[in-house]
Amino acid sequence: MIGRMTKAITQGGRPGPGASPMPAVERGNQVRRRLRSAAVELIVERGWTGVSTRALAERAGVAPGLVHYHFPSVQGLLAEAAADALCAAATALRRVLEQAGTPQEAVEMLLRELDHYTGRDPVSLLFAETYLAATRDEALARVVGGLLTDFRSDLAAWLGERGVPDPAATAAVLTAAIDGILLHRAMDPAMTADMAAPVLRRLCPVTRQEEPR
Amino acid sequence: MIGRMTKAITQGGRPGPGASPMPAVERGNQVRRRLRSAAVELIVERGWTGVSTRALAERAGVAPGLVHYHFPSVQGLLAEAAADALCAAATALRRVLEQAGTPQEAVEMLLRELDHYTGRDPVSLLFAETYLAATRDEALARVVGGLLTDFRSDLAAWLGERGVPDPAATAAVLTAAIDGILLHRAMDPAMTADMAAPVLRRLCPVTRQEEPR
Amino acid sequence: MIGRMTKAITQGGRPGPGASPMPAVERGNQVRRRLRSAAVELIVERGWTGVSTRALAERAGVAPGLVHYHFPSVQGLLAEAAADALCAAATALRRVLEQAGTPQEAVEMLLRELDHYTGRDPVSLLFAETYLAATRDEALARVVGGLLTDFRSDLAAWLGERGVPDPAATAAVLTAAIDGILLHRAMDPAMTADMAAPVLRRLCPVTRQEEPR
Amino acid sequence: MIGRMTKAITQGGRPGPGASPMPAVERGNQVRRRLRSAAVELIVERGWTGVSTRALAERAGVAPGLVHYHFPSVQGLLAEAAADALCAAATALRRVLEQAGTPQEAVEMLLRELDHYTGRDPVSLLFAETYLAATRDEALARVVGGLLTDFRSDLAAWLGERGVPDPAATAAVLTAAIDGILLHRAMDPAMTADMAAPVLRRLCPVTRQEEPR
DNA sequence: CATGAATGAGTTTTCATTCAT
DNA sequence: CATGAATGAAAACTCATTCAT
Repeated sequence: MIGRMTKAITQGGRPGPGASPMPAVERGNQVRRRLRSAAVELIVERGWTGVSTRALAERAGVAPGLVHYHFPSVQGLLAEAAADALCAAATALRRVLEQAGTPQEAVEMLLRELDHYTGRDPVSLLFAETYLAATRDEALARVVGGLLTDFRSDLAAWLGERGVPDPAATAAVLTAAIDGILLHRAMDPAMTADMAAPVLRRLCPVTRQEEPR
Repeated sequence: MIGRMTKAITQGGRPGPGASPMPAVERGNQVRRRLRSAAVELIVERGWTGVSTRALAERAGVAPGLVHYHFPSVQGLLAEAAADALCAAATALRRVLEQAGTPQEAVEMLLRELDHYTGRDPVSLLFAETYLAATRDEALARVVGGLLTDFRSDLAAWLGERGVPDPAATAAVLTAAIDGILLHRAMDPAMTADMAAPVLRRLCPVTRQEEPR
Repeated sequence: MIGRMTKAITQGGRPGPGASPMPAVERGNQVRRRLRSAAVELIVERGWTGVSTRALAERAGVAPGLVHYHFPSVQGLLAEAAADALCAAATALRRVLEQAGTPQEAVEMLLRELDHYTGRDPVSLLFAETYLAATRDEALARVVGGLLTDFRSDLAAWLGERGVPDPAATAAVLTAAIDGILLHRAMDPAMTADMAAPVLRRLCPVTRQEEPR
Repeated sequence: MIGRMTKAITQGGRPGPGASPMPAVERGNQVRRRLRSAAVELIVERGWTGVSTRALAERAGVAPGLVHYHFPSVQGLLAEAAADALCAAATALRRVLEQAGTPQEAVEMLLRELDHYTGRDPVSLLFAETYLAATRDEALARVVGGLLTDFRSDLAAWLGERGVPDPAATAAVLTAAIDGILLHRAMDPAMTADMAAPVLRRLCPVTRQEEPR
């Protein structure tokens, strides 16, 4: 998803009449897309504050001037790209939830899903970097906070329907724990889903089985 | 602990014979100490990669040239300062553990201890920043990984002695969950110790009460 | 006179047959007019050398490419716009002159007219900016110099007819004094027409009353 | 006074022991001085908003990084340099005043003094540029406004002592007129002191001759 | 006539680091 | 041990202008 695309969109020579290789507006869209991808990659590689205009342009295979042509600032590009990626990750997790039967199974599947990302994977580091950046950027904090709250309330509803007590707090702690595990995994490869799942399941005791919707 | 010290150690004129306000070697130590304090503050405020030589010198109330006189590089200073601060935080948590009776109480006290740091507190952010920096700095990763492993194995032993099942994994998940909660709290003030404690206690079910040491 | 017009001339979709909201040539004229207005505004706000293509396009509510489509360069647009505006201002002052009876009254009315522009008004600053730009642009210098000379000789004739001695020098100094007062007013609000008029009237002693034309 | 100095202060080779060509702190002072001189020159040549860091460094014969090492910003350097130069000019005018006997003579001498500056001379353009820049810089406006007010009140006192009626307003208008004449002279070389003096003298009628101090 | 993507050199500013004193 | 001036590269960002559509 975050994979690196091939460089140099700009066609060197004249397009040639009748060829019409790409409408101008579409080229612009592609440039923006590639810059967002580059941003996500570089945030993970160098840290939020370590991403530079030049690195972005080079990684995206694009002229340096285009970064500020298409985005208001490097900060703005990073924020937009990170928000998009986080949103996509949240969507993926929601889909996992839909497929799970019991809360126990959900915890297992969520962890399993995140296990796809090996050790220092992009997604978990991107989460952490974005949280920290949000600490220093009010607008970003609102966006990320919104994503987080939305996911937590969805998760809380799902847990509540399945008889987990105190579903709101449980959802909050479960979400935080998952992010914490992702963070620690960067430091310690032993922190696997297999190790964490049994413990984490304890967070979801089932008091009485409600009717599944 | 991370509080800002008063500025300007340098006494204006020559010390004057007989006055001897501070031995030269002691001044050097103080400069190093203040630079480490400044480093911790600035990592939290600006992010690891956002800390500059000048900012360090200014915050420490010290001439800019001194940063590279006392430390090999800015990176080196940050790593040393962060390791020190993390070590101190781990020690504080260990002390909390000593005062707790039951695992349930320990979870409560750990959260309570961390609650002292409001929202965007230095310690939790410093943890996260350092974890992320360790991703990009092999030497730092070893140091921080060691701290983490040590604390986790101490916590695991403590939990095991008190009848918590699967103590190693429980300690790992509990530690990660606490870091995750600290991280999320920066985004969502509703994430309080009062809210998290009841849920987090579920991680420490007691099967049989062993003899306390 | 310099007031901002409403944005976005461009009609979104195709004009549609039979609708014909504006002939193409008329749209071009309007774009040029709006760019000139924007130029005058921005010269005053940012200073002559501080006006950029993008700012012009944005202020005029026009696509950036149009600036260089309709004008040879930014410099050219600024010069043309400033010359137009100065010409209009000179015409306004001439009209004031026509309505005045005596030189004393004329001084009073000229100042009064300029008093409409509060403090940092567009016109006086535009004058000064254009004078200074003319210092660095030979062609502009000729245009502005011509305007100035013309107005001064008209004023000289008018004063001469009314018995003011040394009318050429008087006109020159009077014009310069008025510009100087406008300039100083930006720095000092106390510099009002009420304060200046009595003193400035001394420049126009009347030796003998000629027959008014 | 504003004359260009020779380039390259930095001594290429090693200073050689015992030579001690210039203490470090003195070199810093000289760099600052040369940057201020360069600033005044370039404001006049290119206009306030047209002065660039590179041009300043090049004109001063100094490495580009030094501009922002010694001054907070280009704006800051320009403001400081302009304020200094204006202050010096005001001092020069005050000295002229001291040597004049009557108001008539003072007007003549002031104009004569300013005549030293040929046509597009640095001082008159610097005045105008600085006034306009003050329009866009609150801090600069306060500084320049203060200089102006001080000079005007000194002049008012001087005129009052010599029996000129309404001395405050007269001083204000006289100062403004002089600045206006300087401004116009850039456009029209015919605007000489010889031409302006007789007219400008009318601003200073003497009602009764007070005792000269 | 109009658009807006693109360019590459330009801008101001900050950087880590060195070094003479 | 300490200072602070100096450097040259690199940071973010803006520029006037061109051009394919």
